[in-house]
Amino acid sequence: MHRVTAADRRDLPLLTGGAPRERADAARNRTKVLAAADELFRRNGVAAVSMDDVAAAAGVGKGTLYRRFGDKSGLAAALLDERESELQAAILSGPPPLGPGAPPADRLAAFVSAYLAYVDAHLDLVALSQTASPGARLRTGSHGFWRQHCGLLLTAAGVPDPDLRADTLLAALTAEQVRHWRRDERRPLPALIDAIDAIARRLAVPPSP
Amino acid sequence: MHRVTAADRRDLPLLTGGAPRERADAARNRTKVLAAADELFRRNGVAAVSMDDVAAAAGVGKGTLYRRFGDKSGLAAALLDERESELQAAILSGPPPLGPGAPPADRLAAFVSAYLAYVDAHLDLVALSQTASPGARLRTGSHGFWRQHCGLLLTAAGVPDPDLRADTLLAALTAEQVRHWRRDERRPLPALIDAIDAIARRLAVPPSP
DNA sequence: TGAATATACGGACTTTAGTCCGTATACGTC
DNA sequence: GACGTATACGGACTAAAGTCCGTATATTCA
Repeated sequence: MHRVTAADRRDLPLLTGGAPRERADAARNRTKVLAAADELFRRNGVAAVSMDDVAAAAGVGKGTLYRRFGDKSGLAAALLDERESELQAAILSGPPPLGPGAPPADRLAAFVSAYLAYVDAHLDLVALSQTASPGARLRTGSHGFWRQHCGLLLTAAGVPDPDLRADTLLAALTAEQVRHWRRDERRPLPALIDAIDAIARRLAVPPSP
Repeated sequence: MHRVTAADRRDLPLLTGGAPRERADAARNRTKVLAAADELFRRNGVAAVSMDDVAAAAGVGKGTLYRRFGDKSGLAAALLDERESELQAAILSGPPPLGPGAPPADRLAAFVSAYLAYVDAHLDLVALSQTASPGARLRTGSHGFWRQHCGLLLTAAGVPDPDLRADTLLAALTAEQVRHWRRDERRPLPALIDAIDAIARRLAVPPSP
């Protein structure tokens, strides 16, 4: 397991420091792979596409696929990168209550609602990114972001064990759990959002003195 | 995915109704497989043992292994069966607060603490039973039991969306999450128990009118 | 006890993830 | 533009999960 997120290895002159820049053929292949994977996933469904399929469709060797994306979950993460970034931007600098400015409990509720909607919108891809290898979810770069965000809000809210509460909330929002709620139990998304909103608010209530 | 729990197929005259009883050679093989798997898992660690290893050690064909246990997670579930049953018995008819008699919030807190200790005590095996195939955890027979128990307690506590709160609590206590807390973050079990106890109590608080 | 039949056995086979390494190519340098 | 080196390529290879089906055996019933 190599875990190379899309943000690594890319040519980011201002950020990569002394790291050697990505070779032109490598960049071209990364693009080809992402396009092919996106197309295949859309057409056949995530579950029905193997890594060989992706490699073949991209006109690239399997080794290239794995060198660039580490494993299957890394490929999924790379495809999700853009959508993820939008949510992250909204959190960091968008309007409240998702962005800065609202009280912690409101921001937390806004986050879990938005995150649930995000997971739901990309269920299979998120599932792939979280479950391709055991523990994949907790090692994702973006997971660190969501976790820190929740942790800081819960800290600001003054509750005990803010990090564990953050983990609890995110654990409830794994693709596996959301898929079960949505597909097996056929719960409508708005109902789920309301419920998870309420749960988040409960967990943000400081203990009475 | 066949999902045959250890409790199925076994010869339980009073419960199996019209189902045909298990053949003698089948029962013998089940025993041999469980013993071999237990031994191998103990000696080499769960991760290092393949299904071929188990089949070979049990002196049994691979087909037999899969017919009896469905898949790898089913084998793990069968090995956990006994320990699980103890906890289930304590819940159904043991002394309070785990057993009947205590207020719902206390029972819920007692349950999550006990369940966390159970998961921790058998981390790798529980992980295997939950993650061998995607969605395995939610399809486990015992998961239904834990879920119903939490759901009933939360209903009794008068909170909204008791089932979703039950799912949230159990999602926080997946082997994957517990392993992360215990092994990656090196959190001591008692601290985790205290924290999850508090979280459960928070989720059992009915909304103020 | 001796068919008849349902059930179980076992291992070859398929599929897929992920690794390895000899070969090829892009890039910096003269 | 040629050269040397670091980087990347690709596909054969390995390992492990899970399937399939022809064969064998337990059980039942006469």
